[in-house]
This record gives sequence, structure tokens and C-alpha cells, in this order.
Amino acid sequence: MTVRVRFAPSPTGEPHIGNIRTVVFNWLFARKMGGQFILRIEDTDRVRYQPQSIPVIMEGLRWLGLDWDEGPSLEELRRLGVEDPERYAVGGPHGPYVQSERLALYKRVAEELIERGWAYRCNCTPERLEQVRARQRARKQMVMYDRHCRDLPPGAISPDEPHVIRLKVPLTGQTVVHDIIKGDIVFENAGIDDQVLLKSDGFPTYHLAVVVDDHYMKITHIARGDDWISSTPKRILIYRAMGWEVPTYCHVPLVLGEDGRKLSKRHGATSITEFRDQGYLPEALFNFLALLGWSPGGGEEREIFSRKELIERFDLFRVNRAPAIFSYDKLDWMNGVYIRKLSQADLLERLLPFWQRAGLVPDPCPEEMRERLRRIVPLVQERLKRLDEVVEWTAFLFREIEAPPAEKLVGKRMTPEESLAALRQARSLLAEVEPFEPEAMEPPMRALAAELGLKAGQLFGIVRWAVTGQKVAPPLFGSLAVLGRERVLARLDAAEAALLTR
RNA sequence: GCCCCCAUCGUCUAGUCUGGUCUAGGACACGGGCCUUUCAAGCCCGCGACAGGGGUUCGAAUCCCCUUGGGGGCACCA
Repeated sequence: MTVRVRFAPSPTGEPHIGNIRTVVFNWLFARKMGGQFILRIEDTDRVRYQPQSIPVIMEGLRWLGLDWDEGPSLEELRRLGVEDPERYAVGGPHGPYVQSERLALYKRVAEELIERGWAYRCNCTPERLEQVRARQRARKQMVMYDRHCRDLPPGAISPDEPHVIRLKVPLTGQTVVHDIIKGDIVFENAGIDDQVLLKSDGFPTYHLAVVVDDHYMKITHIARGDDWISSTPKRILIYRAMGWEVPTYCHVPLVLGEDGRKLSKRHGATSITEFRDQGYLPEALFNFLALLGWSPGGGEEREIFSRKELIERFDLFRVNRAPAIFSYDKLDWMNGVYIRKLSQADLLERLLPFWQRAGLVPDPCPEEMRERLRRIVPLVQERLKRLDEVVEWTAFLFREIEAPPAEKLVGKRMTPEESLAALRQARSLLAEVEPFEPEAMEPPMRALAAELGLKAGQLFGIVRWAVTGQKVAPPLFGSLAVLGRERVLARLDAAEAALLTR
């Protein structure tokens, strides 16, 4: 039997990185087992429905390299109003892959459940239900439906009047969830609510839709967050009632924020889009996510794995039982590792949009500008943890700077007069040196420092402040060369003036 | 309130199933040093954990029980 897993997002907003981590596990498992990974859109919540989030979800998956083998077809995406539907259309033999297109199927199953004695119609008003719950809360009882309509005679509620269909959960006995990560989990049926399966608007609830779709789409393994554990028995009951085979459950622990609480906005980036816009590389994020709650074991002490290596090593059964905290620090480190591994040409392409968005480089980028960028890349490559940092590292190379305050132009353990003299000497040296390249500049500049009785760092520090306007900057001579002699001399002159008028 | 899950350095984890090789290994972060034109990168060193208590056993991080702590769920949301 071939392994089939799915990601079934609800289009109610941007996918959360914790869910994406679970998607990574699903995808890895499918690829490892030579199975299929299916994308299904669960748009049964018409209240929270946000159609724009559908392409955002798909774009995020694409960006992270999580390709799906079956998913919404061209026609389905068109009907959803997705822009550029050709880009995401996949289709497949078990469609439609959008739940709002499968309503007749859910209704049929719900009616069959009634016929089989496993469900019943209920026309309790939301007001009454709220009263029941309030009373239960006040008495500190378990909050659940009081089964008011459960034993009404058949036909008491007409199929034509507004009503919902509820699951008729056995009053006694136990339901066991066999979970490959947690083991067997036993639930008393008496504690399971008579869940609504079909809403009065004709849409199914998640519990019905997910079972029906997983069954007809032949899903074999369900790996999802363990916040779903307590509702799993309801679904097992539906499988049994319909005589369907129950898939294998793998409840993976949640991803928490750095304060140990459920990861949310206040912890930092939580959606794929944000991670992309902050300059995380998809391959780094993928590597990091794969290792969040799972590790290859076997004495393996590496942390950096290619996509191929992760597929080879991945094992759903080895996923950790305890929840993991998302560490932005470690992700930053790993992203830096991946940035350093990039070829200069590749890094340039990835940096370009960040420069352009900051308005430092025009879009499209002219060829002579590209030539300059090629010389900048090696200056910053080993300093970046995130691509967006390139803007602050290199802005001084693109824009005019303000002359730094005089006190910054005084070298360590030097007087203003000594600094001024050093600046002038450096200026005349840099005015003459030929060619205006690091290899030609550095030796005479070092000689100059020695001549003035200065450490190289003292002299270079003054020039750095004068030319970059910053204490910290990319390597000095590489920066000077990129800037060009003319602008360097102008900035040195401005610095000299600042020092004189202090 | 009820139900469920979980528990190794601050964090991610190896080791747990198949007790001894664990005076518990690696990585991030942190502290120190080397290198060095700043910052990085790199290299070296250091700090740092089996939640607590009972068992079982010759022997427990590993098996069992209790306590504590953390997390999740209890909708005509997913």
C-alpha cells in the first residue's frame, strides 16, 4: 500500500509556522516512503473564510519547496477566484480538492449515518445551547450538549426545517486512539460530546468533512498537531459507523514560543511570508523546521542537512513526544551558515530584491550597477545572518552620508591634531594610489600607519568613520574600491572639514 | 471544573523501546582566548541538564507508581 498524507489548511489567514513544521514532517514522510502528498482546501468555515489566503498558502508551500502531488485543479482554482490559477493547478484522481465543492457528499454521508443509527437531527437554538453550557459551567460540570434531541421519535424534525445533524456517541464503553508517537490513548465514550456533523447552513463541520475526505482520498497516515488528540475519538467513531478503515494517527507536539506559550505574533515572525521578507533562505528554514521536534539520531551530530539527506533520514516514528520551542537565535545561525555556502552569483540574485525594496538599487537593475553589486557581495557574505541586513551593511555605498561628528574622527589614544594629520596623509596617499584597488591600497596605508607611529587599526578606524560614517562596516579597502576614488576623496575632505571646525 | 498529552543543559536535542559502555554526547545562545583594520567568519577553552519522591534491580536518565510543573482540548472554528 502506498503512503498517502495530506495538508488540509483552512483558508482563514496565513499559515502558521508551527503548522508548516508539521507540513514539513508530512512532506518528508511522503517523499521518504515514495508516497503522495496531497493538498486539500478546507473552506467549510464560511464566517472566517478569507479567499485571498488560498494563493498565499500555496505560494508559501512552493517557496519552501513543499510540492504537492494532488490538489485543486485549474477549474477549482478559477471558481475560487484565485489569480494566476495556472501557477498552482495540480488536480488529481480524487478531486475535487476543495471542500465547498463536495457538499453533496458530506450530506449523503450524514444522512446515511442517521439511517445507520449513528446520528440524529437536532433543532436546538444557539440560545438554548448557550444556556445549557452556562449552567454546566456554573455547576462546574463537563461542558457538552445535553442530548435534548437525541431520543426524539424519527420524523420529529423534518429534513426540510433548519437543523443540524449530530453524532450519536455511545453512552458507555471506550474508544482507543492508536497513535504511533504517543501510543494508545483511551477515552471514555461518556466524555465525548454529540458533535455537530452537518451545520444548518448545509456545510459539514471539520469532524465530518475530514473523515469523509480522508477516506475517499485514501489517506493512510494523519500527522498533525497534538491539539487534535482530544477530538480524534469522535472521528474514529465515524469511521467505525461507516465501516471504513481508520488511518494511522501520528500526533506531533506543538511548536511553542520562547516564553513556552503557543507560538504567536508577539514572538516574532510566524508566517512563511514574514520569514521570506526578513531574508531567511527557504533551504535554511526547511532544515531548521525539520529538526524542530525530530532528529536523525544514531549518534549523528551534524545539524546541516540538504533536502535529499533529510528525506533519506526522516522517520515519523522518531518524532519527539515533547513540545519544542522555536528558537529564532538558532534559526539565525543556521541561515548564516546557508548564506555563507551560497555562490556569490546566487547570493547576488537573492540580495537584489532586498536592495531594490530599500530603494538602493533600481528595478530592473542596470548592467553596470550589477557589476558593482558583484564586488559588494563578497564584502558582506560572511557577515549576514538574514538577507535584509544587507541594507544596513551597505547603504553607505549607495547614498551620500553625513560627515561624522568630529569626536568620532579622533583615533584611539590620539589627539585631534594627530588624527587630522593622519587623515590628510591618508587622503593624499589615496589620491595617488594606482590602481584604486584593495591590493594596491593596503600596503602603502600600512606603511603610512607605521610611519606615523600608529597601529594600523588606529589609522584605518579614522578612515572608516570618515568614509562610511559608521563604527562598524564591511572590510575597509574593498569598500573604498567599490565607492570609487572620487567619492572617497570627497568624504575624506568633508571629514577633514568636520575635524577643523569642531 | 472535566478530559488528554508531555517532562535530559536557558533553547533544540543524542541516549529511553532492547537497564550497566553516561563522572550524560552534540548544536544554538552565553563567558573567555587566539586570529584580526571595525564587525563578522574561523579555531580553542569554559559555563551548563537527567523536575522531586518512592519503588523494582547487583545496577535506572532508561522500567513502575505518586507528586509537582508545563502544554493542549472541552463551538452550528479548523
